[in-house]
Amino acid sequence: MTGTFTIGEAARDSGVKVPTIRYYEEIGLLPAPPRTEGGRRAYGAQDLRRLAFIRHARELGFEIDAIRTLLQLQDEPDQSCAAADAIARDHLITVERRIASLTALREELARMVEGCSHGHVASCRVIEILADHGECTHHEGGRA
Amino acid sequence: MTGTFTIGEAARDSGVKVPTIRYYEEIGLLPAPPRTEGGRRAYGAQDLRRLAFIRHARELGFEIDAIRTLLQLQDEPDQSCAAADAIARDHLITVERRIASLTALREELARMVEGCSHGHVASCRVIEILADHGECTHHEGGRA
DNA sequence: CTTGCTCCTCTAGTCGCTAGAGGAGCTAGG
DNA sequence: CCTAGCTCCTCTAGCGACTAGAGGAGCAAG
Repeated sequence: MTGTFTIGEAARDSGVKVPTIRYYEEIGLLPAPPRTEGGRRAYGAQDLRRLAFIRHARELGFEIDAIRTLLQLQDEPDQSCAAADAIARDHLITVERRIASLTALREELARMVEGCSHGHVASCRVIEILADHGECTHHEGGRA
Repeated sequence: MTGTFTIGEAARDSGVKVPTIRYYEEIGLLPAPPRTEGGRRAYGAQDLRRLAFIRHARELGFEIDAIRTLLQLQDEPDQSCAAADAIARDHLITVERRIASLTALREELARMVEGCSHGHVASCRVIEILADHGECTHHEGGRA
C-alpha cells in the first residue's frame, strides 16, 4: 500500500489547484504534511478529506477564517454545534443580502439597456443614468 | 466665486473617500487637477460630475476598466452608443449569472441550517454537508 | 502663536489566490 | 548510463480596488 499522495494527486482528487494547496498550508489551513526523502509533500487520506471540506466550503462562499473555525469544530465532535450553526446562518444572511442587492441592480441595468435607443451617446440612457444618480432607483445598496 | 473644491469637499459631494479619489487619479481614471500654491488639489465642477459618474457606476458593480471606457464614451457624445450598450448588457448578464449562482447557494445554506438539530458537532448537518459533497445539491456553480 | 483640522506623499497591507523564475528529483526510453 | 520530460520544490511578485498608517506641511480660527 502507498497510503500517501503527491500534491498533484491531492489536487486532482480535491479539485484544488497545486499552488492553492501550498497556499493553504502556508496560512495554516491545511497541516504541513510529512515529506519524502526527496523533500516532496506526502499527503494522507485525512488530508484529502480536509481539502475536500475546504473546497466545498469555499464553493459555498465561506471565507477562509470561517472555514478555519469550521475545521476546528469538525475536529471536536463532542462540542456543541452552535458555533457552526451561527457561521452558516451568518453566511446565509450575507448571501441573502447580496441577492437582494444584485436583484435591485439587475432592474437598474435592465432599465438602462431597455431605454437605450441605440443612437448616439448624447442621448444614451446608459450614460445618462450613470451620470445622474437622481434618474435611478438604486439607492444605498450594499456591496454587490 | 471659488469655482474650485478641495479633495475633502469633492469626497463629501461625491461620496467617494479621499484616498480613493487620489487612487483614481493615480490609475488615470480621474484627471490630475491643478494645484493651489500650497500644492493642494483644486477640483472643478466637471471633476465632481466625473466622480459622481464613477461612484454611481461602481455602485452598480461596473469594473474600473469598464468605467474607463464609459467615461471615454461620455466625452464623445457624437459616437454611437453601441459600445456603452454592450458594456451594460454584458454586465447585466454577469449580474444575472451571479444572482442565479447565489440563489442556488442560498438554498444549500438554508438546507444546512434547517437540518441542524443544534446538538453536537458529530451530528451537525452543517459540518456534514461541508464534509461530503455528495450530500449536497450544489454542483459546478460559478463564482459567487 | 498655537491648536487642530485638512492636506500632502509614501509605503505596506487586505483577500484569496495566480503567475513565473530558477532549480531539483524522478521515471521511462534509448 | 544518459537524456528528455514530467512533476515537484522555493521564492518573489502581481491581480483588483482599495484601505491604513507614518511622517510632515499648510491653513484658518481663536
